[in-house]
Amino acid sequence: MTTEEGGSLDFIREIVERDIREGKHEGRVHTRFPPEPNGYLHIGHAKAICTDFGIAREYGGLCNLRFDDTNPVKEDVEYVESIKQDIRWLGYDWEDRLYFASDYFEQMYRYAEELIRKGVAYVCDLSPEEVRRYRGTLTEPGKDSPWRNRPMEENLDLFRRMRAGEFPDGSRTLRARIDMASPNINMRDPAIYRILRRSHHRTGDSWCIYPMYDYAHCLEDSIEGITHSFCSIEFEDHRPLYDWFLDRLGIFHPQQIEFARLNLTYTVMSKRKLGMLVEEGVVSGWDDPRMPTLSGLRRRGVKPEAIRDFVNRIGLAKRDSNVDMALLDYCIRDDLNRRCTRIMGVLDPLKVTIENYPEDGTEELEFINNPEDENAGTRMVPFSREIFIEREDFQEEPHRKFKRLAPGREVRLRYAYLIRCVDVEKDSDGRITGLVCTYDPGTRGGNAPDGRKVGATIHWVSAPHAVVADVRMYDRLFKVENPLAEEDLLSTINPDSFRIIEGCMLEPASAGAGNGYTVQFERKGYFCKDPDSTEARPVWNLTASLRDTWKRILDRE
RNA sequence: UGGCGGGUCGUCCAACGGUAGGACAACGGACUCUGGAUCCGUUUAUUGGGGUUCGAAUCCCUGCCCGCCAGCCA
Repeated sequence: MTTEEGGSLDFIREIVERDIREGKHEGRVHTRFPPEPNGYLHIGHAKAICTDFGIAREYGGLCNLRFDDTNPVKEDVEYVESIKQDIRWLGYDWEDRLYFASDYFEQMYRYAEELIRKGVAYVCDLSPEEVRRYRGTLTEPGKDSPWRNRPMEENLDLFRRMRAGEFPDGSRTLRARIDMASPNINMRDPAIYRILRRSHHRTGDSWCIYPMYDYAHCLEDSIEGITHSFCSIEFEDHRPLYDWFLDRLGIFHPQQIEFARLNLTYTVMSKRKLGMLVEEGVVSGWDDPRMPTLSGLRRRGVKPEAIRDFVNRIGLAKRDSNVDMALLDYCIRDDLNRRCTRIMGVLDPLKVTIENYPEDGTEELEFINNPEDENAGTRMVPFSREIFIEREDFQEEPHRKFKRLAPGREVRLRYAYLIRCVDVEKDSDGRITGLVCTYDPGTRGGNAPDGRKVGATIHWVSAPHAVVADVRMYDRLFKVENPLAEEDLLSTINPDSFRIIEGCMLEPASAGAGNGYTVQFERKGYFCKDPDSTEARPVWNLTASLRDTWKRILDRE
C-alpha cells in the first residue's frame, strides 16, 4: 500500500520520491505538522500526523511540530500540552524542532513592510461589512477598494501606526494587492493583517495586529525550510495565494500538496461538533472512550500501533471518502489479539456449585497467558467448589444450535475440568439463581482421558477468589453511518452507546493491572483498566468486543 | 448557471494505453480447549454518451453527480 516493495505508492509519496530522484532541494525532505492550539487531536489528525511525520521518517527527512497560533481569540496554552502528548503517544518525535508561528511575528511584520514597499500590499480603511460588499460573489467580480491606490509611503506609515496601536480594532487591515476580479475569491485582495487587541498566549500584549493564515502559513513553511507542505483539500484554492506571497517576496518556496481528510462512519470529526457533544453532556469529556479523539481512543484501550496501521490501510488520495468504522475496529482487534494477556472475566455472573468437589477445596490450574505469543508464558488460576460462569452460557431449553451448557449437558471449563449440569436452582419468580454441576476429576486441565468431546469451552471465575469490578460497555456513538447528513445531530446519538455493568467477576490476576492496561476477557473482548478505578472497585472499559459468531447465527434466524 | 478539485466492488485504496487487483465488510467451508484467532473459497465495481487506438478505468470531447470557496477563522 505504501513503501513495501511491490506495493504501489500514494500520489504524495510519488511526488516526494520524484523530488528526491530529481534532486529538488538537494534531495531534502522536511515536513511539518501545524496544528492550531484550539482543541484536542482526533483520529483525523492522526492521518495528518502519520503523513507529515511518517513521510519524513520514511525518506530520512525531518518533521517539525509547529503551532499555528496566529489568532489569539481562539487559542490557548491548555491545548499545546495535550497536542504534544498525543503526538508523542502516537509514536512521533519532533526532537528540538518545536516552533510557534508567533515566534515569527517580527519577521512576518518585516516581510509585510517589504510587500508594501514593493507596491503589492496596502492599508485599507474599509469596515468588515464594506469589505464583504466589495468582495463580490461567486459569480460576480469584486470592486476595488477606494484605498487600493494609496501611495506606498502612506501605506508604510499607516501600517506602522497600526502596529503602534493608533487605530481601533477592525478599523483597518493590511491587504494584498492582487485582483478584485479574480474568479478565485481568495485572490480578491485578501487581508494580511488585522487589528486585534487580544492577549496572545505566548506574546502577551506585545502585538495588536495579527497576521492572517494565508499570509502566515507560507512564511512559516518558508522560514523553516519546509520542502513539502501537506494540508487538506479545502486549502487547494488557497495554494495560488500561498505561492503568490512567496513569489513576491522571492524567498524559499515549499510546495503545498493537498490530500483528503479522514471521515469515519458512525462518528463526526469536527472540533466544533465534538465540542458540542462534550458541552451537551452527551459524552463525559474529550477523552470519553466513545470519542474519536486520540485521548478518547487511548482511554478506550486502543494502542498507537493500531492507529498507525489503520492510517496505512486507508491510503492517501484526494477524493472524499467515508471510511468504514469496521476497518478501525479490525485494526484495533488485530493489534490487541497479538499483544493482550487473556484473563477470565464474567460479566453477567451465574453461580455454579460443583457438588462433588471437596467443600473447602482449592487448587491452582495453569493458564496460557496468550496463545498468540509463546513468550507470554503461563500463570496459575485458583479453582474451587463455587464458581461463576456467564449467564448466557447456560440455556435451560437450549436453542438447536446452542452448544454450551444445558441440563444434563457437559462442557469444558477452560483449562480446568469438564462439568455436567445436574440441577437448576430458581427463585420464587422462576428466575435461575444457580446451577448444580458435577465435575470429572479425571479431566483436570480440560481433557478427558477417554477422549470424549464436548460442544463448548466456557470461561469461569472461582467465586471466593473473584475480584468484583464495574465494566463499561461502549458502542458506536451514532446510530447512522453519516451523522452529518442528518438534520439534527443529537437525535442520531446511539442511546445504547454506553452501558455500565456492575458486579462483574474477574479472576484475581486482574487486580495486578495498572490503569491503561488492556487485556482480553476470554470470549468477550478486549478491556482496558480505567483511571476511574479505585482499590475497592476496579473499572474496565470495553475496547473492542470479540467477533461473535453466535450472535450472527441468532441474527440470521 | 464563477473558480478549484474529485467520481473504480457495500467501504477504502491500487492498476500511470495491454488479463481491473488488494484490504475491510458480507457469505460459505475447514480447523479449534476462546462460537476468538487462523486458513480456504464465493459474491460484487470502472458515472452516462461520443470519439482516438489493434487495444481505454487510463487520452480527447460532452453530459451527469459529489466536495470545497464569498471570515478582519485555520
